[in-house]
Amino acid sequence: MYKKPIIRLSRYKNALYRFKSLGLVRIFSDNLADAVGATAVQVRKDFSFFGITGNKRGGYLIEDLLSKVNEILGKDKITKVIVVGAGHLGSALMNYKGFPQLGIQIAAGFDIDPVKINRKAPIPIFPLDELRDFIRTHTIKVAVIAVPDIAAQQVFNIMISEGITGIVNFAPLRLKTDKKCAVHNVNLGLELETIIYFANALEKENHEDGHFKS
Amino acid sequence: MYKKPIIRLSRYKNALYRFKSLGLVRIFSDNLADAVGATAVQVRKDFSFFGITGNKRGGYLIEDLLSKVNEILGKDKITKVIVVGAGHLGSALMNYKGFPQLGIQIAAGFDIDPVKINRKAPIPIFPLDELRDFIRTHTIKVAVIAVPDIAAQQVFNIMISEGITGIVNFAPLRLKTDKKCAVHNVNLGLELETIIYFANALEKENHEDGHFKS
DNA sequence: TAGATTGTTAATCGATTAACAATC
DNA sequence: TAGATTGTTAATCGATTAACAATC
Repeated sequence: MYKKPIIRLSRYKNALYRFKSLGLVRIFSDNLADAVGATAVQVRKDFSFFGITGNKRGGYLIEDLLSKVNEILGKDKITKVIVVGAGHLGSALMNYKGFPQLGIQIAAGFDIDPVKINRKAPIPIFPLDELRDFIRTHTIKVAVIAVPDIAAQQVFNIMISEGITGIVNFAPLRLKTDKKCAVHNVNLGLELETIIYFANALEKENHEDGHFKS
Repeated sequence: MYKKPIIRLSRYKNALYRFKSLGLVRIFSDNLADAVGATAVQVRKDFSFFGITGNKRGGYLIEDLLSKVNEILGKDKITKVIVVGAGHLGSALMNYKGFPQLGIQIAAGFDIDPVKINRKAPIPIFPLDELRDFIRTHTIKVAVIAVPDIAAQQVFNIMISEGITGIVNFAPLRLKTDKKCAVHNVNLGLELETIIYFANALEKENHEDGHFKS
């Protein structure tokens, strides 16, 4: 499914913009590797995979590279995204300052709580009842689910039936996806649990080092 | 580094608690696979990897399985975690209701903005100045970075120098880790960018299906 | 030309899946 | 015993890394 190369390609792109803003014109695979935490070979391998070529001895022209990468990533147009659930996490996403630069526009938020509704805000927040209509009238294709787990399945069903093709789900619940829609489940609790495991493992290791010396 | 098996083990654990709360006593690899979106073989393979055995024909006793999994995951004690950055995302994490059940206790939050300080709250929020002391006096080992990217490196340096061994970093910035500390970089912008790519790909596919039939 | 860098092919590594023996 | 399930070994798949040829 080529997920990892695509993620790295996005990283390269963001690094390229930073290099560009520093006034650089050319870049080497080595620089890009450093910037994203990969290896130079992997950078070139990724480019090769997507049919991007550079100049032997001369690296890559940042401007050329950017236009090629942006084309592959489909960055030619702005993508409208909706956020369902206007709690802390939903608000965090709606207020994320980096989205315009990424070609992402948060078109609206939705919530079931009447207190949260605000039709006049820069990013308006509508009642959940209007979700289906909004997706339809604005031909929304990408959505974020940031509601409590009990509400997630219902929201998901509406999205699927309205032809949404990409969902990032933050509810701690595995949403079953058919082939018509890509779902990325992000579980913040699980992220913490995992890092705690590795932290404990390192903790133990460090103590052992102290005793035995290594 | 066995990261993936550990993540799945956490998922199994959470599923097991759900099964247990339904009154079940025994469970089969098949059930667990369904619950976490894996295959039965993979469940057994994972268990085998960690030295967990069941009963041929009889599956696994949920209670036994839980105690073994919890032991491997180091779930015998509560882990204190701090959250640095009390913006939307930091607040989302501090208010996450699921943590106590996961053996995670958010001990405190930290922010540079005086308005956010609240020493008396159930989860107190202290000024960033006090971060170093707090880590030291409370022997904190795991932390979350939820500050803007410009502040992230500085916060990170304090954490490393105070011996933190696990960090989940939400700042869109790659924090270089030495071997003494496990760092998990979560980039919400990148998550959305990635899903947009796959959504566009599916979109194209669906249209082609419409034209050519497949 | 010598040195530096790209880009590809082969090798390795790790993770998943298939096949199947063991046994309750 | 027959059927169901575990647990392991072998095969496959995918991703990363090593080696190196091409060439600017």
